[in-house]
Amino acid sequence: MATLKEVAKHAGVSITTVSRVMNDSSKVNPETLQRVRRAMQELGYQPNRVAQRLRTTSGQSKLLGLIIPDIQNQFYSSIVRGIEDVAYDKNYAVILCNSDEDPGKEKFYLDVLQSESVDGIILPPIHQHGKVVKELIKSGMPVVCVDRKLSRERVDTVVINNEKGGYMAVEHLLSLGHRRIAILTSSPQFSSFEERQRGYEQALRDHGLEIDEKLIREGDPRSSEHARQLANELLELERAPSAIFATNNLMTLGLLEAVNENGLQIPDDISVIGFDDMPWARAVTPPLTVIRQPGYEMGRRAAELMFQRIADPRREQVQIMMEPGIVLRESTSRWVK
Amino acid sequence: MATLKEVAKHAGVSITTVSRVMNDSSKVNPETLQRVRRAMQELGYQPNRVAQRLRTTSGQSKLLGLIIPDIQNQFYSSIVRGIEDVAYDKNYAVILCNSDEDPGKEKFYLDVLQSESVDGIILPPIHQHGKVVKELIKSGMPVVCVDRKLSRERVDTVVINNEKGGYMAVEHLLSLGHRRIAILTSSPQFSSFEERQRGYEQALRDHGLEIDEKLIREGDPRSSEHARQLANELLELERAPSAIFATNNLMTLGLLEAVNENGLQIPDDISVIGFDDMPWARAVTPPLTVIRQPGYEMGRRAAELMFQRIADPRREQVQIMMEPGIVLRESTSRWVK
DNA sequence: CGAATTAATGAAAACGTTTTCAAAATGTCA
DNA sequence: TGACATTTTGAAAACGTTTTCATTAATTCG
Repeated sequence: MATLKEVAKHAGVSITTVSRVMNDSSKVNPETLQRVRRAMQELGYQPNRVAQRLRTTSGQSKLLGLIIPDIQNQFYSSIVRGIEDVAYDKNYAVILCNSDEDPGKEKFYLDVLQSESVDGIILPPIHQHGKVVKELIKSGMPVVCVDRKLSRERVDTVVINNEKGGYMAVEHLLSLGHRRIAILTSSPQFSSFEERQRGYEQALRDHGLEIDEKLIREGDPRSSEHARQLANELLELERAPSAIFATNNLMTLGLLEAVNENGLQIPDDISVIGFDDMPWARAVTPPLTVIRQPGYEMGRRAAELMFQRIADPRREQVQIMMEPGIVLRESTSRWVK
Repeated sequence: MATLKEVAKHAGVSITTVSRVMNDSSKVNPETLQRVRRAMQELGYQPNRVAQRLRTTSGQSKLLGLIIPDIQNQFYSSIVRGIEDVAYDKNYAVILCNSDEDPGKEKFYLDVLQSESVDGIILPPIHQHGKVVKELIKSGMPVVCVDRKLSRERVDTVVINNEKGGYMAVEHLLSLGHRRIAILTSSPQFSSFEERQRGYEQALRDHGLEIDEKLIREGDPRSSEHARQLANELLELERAPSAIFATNNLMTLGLLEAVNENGLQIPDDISVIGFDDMPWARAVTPPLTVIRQPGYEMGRRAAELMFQRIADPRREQVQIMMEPGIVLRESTSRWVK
């Protein structure tokens, strides 16, 4: 690859001038500008991003870091895609990291990304109280949280109203006459699941029902297999639920399998409501009622926030809370027993 | 972040010595080694990858480039995850790029990745005859093709036997008595689709059936929506097919929707076989018969090939062809009319 | 017309590493 | 003991940029 030096030689100017042409061409004579531009053309010059990044202090590295639990979770693929599209428009590239919800890996990648001098890091924090990320922010690295919050920390954040999402799901089931409603959720260390569960409980309480701990199951959010087991336990309860709310797309999948295994019919024997409107949700039979969250759009907003912060490191932090929607399909129906 | 210089000062040695401790500690006195190690500990030293990459010629940048059509296609998420897992073990990070099957974007990202001095690039080429990628290989950049081949080029490649996959799908349908079998495929510019279609045609010919062009529909492989339209056209044919073979997971989804829309029952009214065994394939009703390809494993193998090539740039290129499998479920059944 | 701006350019330092080369200290051997 | 090999260390160059500072040429102004 051609370097500044070669271009300079080819155009008969100093590298300083060539550099100026790249950055602030206002300060260079139109004629030399011409000449340099041509030389760049002829040599097919591409600036070396590594050298650029080494030289410039910050905010010009053209690289973003992104740490997600698992790219195989389609919800995160959507977020990633949203981020990547915005980054592409800004001529940025994205380093993708999978943490597997493992704080060790999260820390590892955080270090890598810092040592890569990325301009900023976007992530759903594994622990809403985790101090590694908080320290990172203190150190001045631009950080945007997406999907999950970081508690008690001033940081740009894009989430949906998870509590409302949980509330909507349960309220819908209640309105159909269900009274024993189970939830497949996950550890409260994740702000999203904690909030969805809170919505679930609030809806029950608001309708004068009490919380039955037996109907609340916490699973590994990455594993539909684990969800399947938990769902099986629920279905085998002596007083089994008439409806189950699964709080993310993988758990929904596990739930669906468990229902199939037990030979139950949706929605006649049991109603099912999921979280995340995945492409397959309307291809399954019966099509699934779900709480929808706009993953792609969340990714876009997060990236936009990031670029705003890079442009102005001291601007006030903002919290964007997007609205969940409920998509009524056929996996939920009236309960009369 | 602490630098070599600071560590050197703190340990009372030169930066050369510290650098040696990092790389080839054999050549440094055990006592100084101790001292330097401690200094690194105390300052929490992390080498600056950017500086490392700028300095070292090649093969040490600890960065891999990855260009895929779209991370939202779950098949590619699996590949990406396989690659990332291997990279993680080697202390490598991955830059992820989405090309949208757009040669312009592919070219753009290829340039970016070169200018980032990545150690190698893994991708399914958009055009099996495309010259951009071929030139890249000529230039000495380590390249591994995954999922799709680059025709007439000596390059490390990991694919499945797509022709066999197509053949298996159709043979299965034939064995069930189907005679009018349609295929939802895509442009032959993609080696994978061209081969799957070839397998489809071969199977028909081997059973003395002739190819009916009306039953072959080429769609945009990224769009289940487009596949849905094409599937609708097929279903509305005066002599409609009794079975449809969809050659990737997104097209399968579109096909499923079209069947639903037309009020047809799978497999009684029509048999459906898909490509790619996605997590939802066994959660849908009825569970889907599919040709399975091991995406995650393909990603791993591709990454392994890449690291072998980085270690030894002149080793002979290898082509890995993995075996597709058929997963019999309930979306295909005997046809007797 | 001479002084003072302004415009256009380049030399050199810096970013944080690795690597080459040389120097100093130590050990070995006849 | 002296020549030579080995071990241990550091100074300085290099990677490809950006940026500071200085220099020269051209322009403006009183």
